[in-house]
Amino acid sequence: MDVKNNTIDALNQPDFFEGMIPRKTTSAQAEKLEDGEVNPFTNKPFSKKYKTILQGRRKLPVHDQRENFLSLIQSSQFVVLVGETGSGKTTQIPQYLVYNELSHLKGKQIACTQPRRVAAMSVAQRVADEMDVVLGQEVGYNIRFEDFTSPKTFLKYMTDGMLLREAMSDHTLSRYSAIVLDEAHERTLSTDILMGLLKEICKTRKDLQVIIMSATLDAGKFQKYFNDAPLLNVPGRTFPVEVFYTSEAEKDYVEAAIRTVLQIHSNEPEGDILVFLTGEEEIETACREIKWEGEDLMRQNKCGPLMVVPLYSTLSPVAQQKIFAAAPVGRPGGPPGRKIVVSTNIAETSLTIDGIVYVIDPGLSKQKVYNPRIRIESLLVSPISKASAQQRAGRAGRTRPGKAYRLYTETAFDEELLEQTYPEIMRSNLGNVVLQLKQLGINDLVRFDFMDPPAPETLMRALELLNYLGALEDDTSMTKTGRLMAAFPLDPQLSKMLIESPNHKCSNEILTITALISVPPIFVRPRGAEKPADAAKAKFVHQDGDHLTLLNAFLEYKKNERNPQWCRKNFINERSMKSAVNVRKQLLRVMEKKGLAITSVMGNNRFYSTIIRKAICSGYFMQVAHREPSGHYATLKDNQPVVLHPSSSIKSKPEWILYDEIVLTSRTYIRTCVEVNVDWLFEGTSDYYTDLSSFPNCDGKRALEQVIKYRKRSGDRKKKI
DNA sequence: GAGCACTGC
Repeated sequence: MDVKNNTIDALNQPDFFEGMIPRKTTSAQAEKLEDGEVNPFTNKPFSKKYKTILQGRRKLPVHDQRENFLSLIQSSQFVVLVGETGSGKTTQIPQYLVYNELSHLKGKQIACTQPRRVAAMSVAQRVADEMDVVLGQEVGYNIRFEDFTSPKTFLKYMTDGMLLREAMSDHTLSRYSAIVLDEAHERTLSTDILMGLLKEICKTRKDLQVIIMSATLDAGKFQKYFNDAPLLNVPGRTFPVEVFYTSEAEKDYVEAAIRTVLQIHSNEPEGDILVFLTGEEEIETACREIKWEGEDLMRQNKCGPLMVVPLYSTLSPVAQQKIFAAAPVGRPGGPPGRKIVVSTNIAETSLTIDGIVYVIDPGLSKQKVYNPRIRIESLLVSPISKASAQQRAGRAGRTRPGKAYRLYTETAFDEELLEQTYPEIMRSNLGNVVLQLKQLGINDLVRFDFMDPPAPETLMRALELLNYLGALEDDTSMTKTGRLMAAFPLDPQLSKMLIESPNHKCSNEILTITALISVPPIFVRPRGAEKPADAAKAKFVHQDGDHLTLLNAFLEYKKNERNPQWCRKNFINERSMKSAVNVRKQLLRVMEKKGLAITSVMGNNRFYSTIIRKAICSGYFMQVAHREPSGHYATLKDNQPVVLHPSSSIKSKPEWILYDEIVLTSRTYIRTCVEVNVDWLFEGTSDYYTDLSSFPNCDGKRALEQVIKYRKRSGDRKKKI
């Protein structure tokens, strides 16, 4: 019955798009449909809410540019669009494309990428409302762990990483008729690769429309890169922000920031304050101090009440919500109450707080740096760029005119700050990126058209790593192993370990360990509760190392998953654990799809620890430190002195330690470690240790040479027998 | 004897 009705409906459905030729439409045609009574995409009457929203959309700055936009895309495959905050570009441009492409009539889609998941989800919801459709139907989103689309979907918001993953199995992105790269100025790894890829794809796919959207004024670079693409500039809708500089450089920026907060609080009219600092510890200290000093001022009746809220990503969602609370109210006629948010960079892009009128910017942030010489990624407090400073200041002008206090001199701003932060691709270890590019069919990486090419040495390091892992041949072509590794959303060492684990009959355990390593730390150690936290962790400790400790904690968690108190009592980060469960599920699906066997050793083999650690070696054999005669450790590959991280479960001082990562903080630590037997390093599929000539001279190398000699002798003896 | 800026698949 229903089917029949639907058929009749379909037959009776008026051809709303009659007379509209894809890519030759006008804004008048589109607006006529938008102003109609019936939704042309669902054939249902438009709701009242739709009409209200439509009025608002027509007032957005980007609306005035609709016809301009259409004429640009109709004459150029690439278009660069610069739109400041409040222009409406993210919600409107994809809809303008919908009416111009008419992709839904030919079974194609329009994609709009975002660097962050929450943005993809929330914008998709907003646009579904604007188009008067149910989210997940005509308009949907696709992020990791969640594909909220249907066969009807023709407009899709997604993370840039998700589109990149799709490109790995569909090299021409054939299901899309148009792709919008939003927030391109953020220059994430994925955006940069996508830009290079789209430039390449468009050489053969002349039917693919590409829009690059950016918030900065640095559009020239994007235009030039995309074959001198035309530019559309859309003004934003923000309030002016007055910028102040210090007359001299500040020695102690935290102290200066606190002082500025208190000055604003006692002298300036109502309005909340946002302070940018670099990390958790700094933020917590500053919050305590501001609270203490502020209460003192209040007792002297000089100021109104203040509420101080820290903000950083590792904070629980509940704690993060506090930034949206209303400022405390001052006494009638008295000085105003004020909210003060002390935040990391997270408030620069990811989170927007309304009501901020004052911004304090010391001009610093923690930034990732990669040193290809010692092959270490680390975080370093570094000066921000001019673009970042501008973005930070802009946070003061979202609801009314604001003020930004830069805790550095104007000369420093002009002469010392870079225009833009170096793109991530120039600051990262590229192991994963290179594997992805190879999987995307890019064979010649050196000649790949990066917008900003990474350092050749970084590329060399990545190729070398992938070659040792057996992912690339000596001529850098991809191996079967490499293709298998690329199927997993993991770093190369992890994916190698995972795909080798069935050979060790412990893939079930390695799956868990892999998931736990790829999420934020599950063990928490709150300030002031270090002792009970350590005691709780001690119950999970496996003396052979941290990977096994992680595994123990996971297994206990699974037993107690339904007990809501368990995580808190055991100082386990529930968010991380849940995330690990999710990641594990996803990895398991890929394993099954690729026909990799799932087998367990725990519970039926008393040598499980040895077996699991051997499996870990199959991916991490290059990350081993040796105990030198002095008692200190040094890495084998670089003879880099390192210290076992104090959080490690390893309490003895074994001769050989395999580590997951090196962290450069107060010292050079190796973190997440297991004790290994040197013989296991020779038992894998790699020949990394057969030729030691390129190894730095150190005690570890001499020890290895001894082992090789011994193994050779005993091997010869075995042959004779 | 300890610090994880922030994202993403």
